[in-house]
Amino acid sequence: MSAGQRRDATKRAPTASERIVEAARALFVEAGETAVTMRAVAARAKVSPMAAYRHFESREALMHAVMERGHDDFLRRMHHALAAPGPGERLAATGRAYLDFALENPRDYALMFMQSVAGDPCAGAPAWRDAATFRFLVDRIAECTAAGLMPPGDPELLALSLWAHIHGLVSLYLAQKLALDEAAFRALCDRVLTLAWRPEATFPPDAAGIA
Amino acid sequence: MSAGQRRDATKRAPTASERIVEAARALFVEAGETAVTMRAVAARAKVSPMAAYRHFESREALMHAVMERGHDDFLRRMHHALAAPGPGERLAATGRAYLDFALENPRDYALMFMQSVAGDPCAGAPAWRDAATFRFLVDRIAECTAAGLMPPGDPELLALSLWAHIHGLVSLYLAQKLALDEAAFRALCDRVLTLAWRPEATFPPDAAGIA
DNA sequence: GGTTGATGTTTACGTTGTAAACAACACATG
DNA sequence: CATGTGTTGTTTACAACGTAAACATCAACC
Repeated sequence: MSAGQRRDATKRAPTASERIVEAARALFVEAGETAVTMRAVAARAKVSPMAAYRHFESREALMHAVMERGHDDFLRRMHHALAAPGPGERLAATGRAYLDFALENPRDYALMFMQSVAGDPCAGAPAWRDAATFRFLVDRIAECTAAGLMPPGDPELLALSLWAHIHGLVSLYLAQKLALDEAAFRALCDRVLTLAWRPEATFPPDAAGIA
Repeated sequence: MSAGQRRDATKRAPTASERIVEAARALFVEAGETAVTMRAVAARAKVSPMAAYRHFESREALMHAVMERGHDDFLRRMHHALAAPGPGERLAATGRAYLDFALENPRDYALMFMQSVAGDPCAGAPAWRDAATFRFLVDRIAECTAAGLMPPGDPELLALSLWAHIHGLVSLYLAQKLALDEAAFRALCDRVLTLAWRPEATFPPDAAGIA
């Protein structure tokens, strides 16, 4: 898994590391990235400013831990979609879970998916394409294809196309490029998502061309 | 040329403001947002550190000016697509111009379109939906619809859908979420864009559903 | 015991954004 | 002409930041 190793997070008192990440996350969610200063985090975690450096190499590493917690939450949320009865409903629920997470945790979403990277492309952390959440989406699509709910095609490519479409809408909305309030935005997304899990419409729209 | 300094009437010397934005832009493009410090900008513009504050209220305002220069360049680039002979070709060229700009100016693109905003949604600058570049895309699509190159539908909604799709791909690529090098990424985008300007394919893919 | 390593602290340094006070100069108005 | 008055530049100063360095505490193991 991630940074934390041996812990039964069920009942023990939180470790200093956990308190520090928790403090950073709280500050981040409440007031954004610039509010996450090492001093503020330390104060909130009730340690001295330099204590955080015993657990995280730098502020950047701490923010990375916050991001990973976001990904954990995100994946957990997606997995709720498995409760739906059929493949089509599961894909639909996955899309809804994606949207809900992004709108309820806009800063986390931005940290996880909208951070441009300074260095050359294909350098940083493992691409999300290989991550559990993307695999989950691919599985949902493959499931639909297998059930004959959508035209056959490389499920990875289909997932990428669908993901890009939804992420494009979400990230433009979060970057405030759309003159829409949340309700109008959800309505817009609903149309796209409805197409996404309604095989009788030509979905995935570009399946014929891409696959 | 003699010792006498020659003044080109058409091309006067840049003002201090212009030099400062130019310096900020250069630093930003070369080394990213963190490299754009007021002191570094001032040094590059050959003024004292505080001089920039006579022209920009804050560092944030200066970055905003850099962003606006990016939007100017972007719009100019898009307008080259008008040289193409027909509506279909113009829409295709518009998509290519979008992609080219993003890949050639990744930091500018991220500054312009991938910046999440702290405040509540629908608060900041005028939404891009109202901006000239989006209008341009809407016009290209309306043009195609009028020419019978694609099924009728609200061109604004169609443009939004197409924009989101492309922007989703681009921004995920720039955020390094895709395990693709630039060539592979371009190939992927080409398939989507081909569908976008090829009316005989079902484009825009979700036109029937959205419109 | 004593040594060691993990964890915490205090102190200090260099860099940042920017407020404040001051200087040079253009220019309109007496 | 002198005299404000506004624009543009400067120097100086300060608080907040990330973090290096040195030191303190304390449990675990020879």
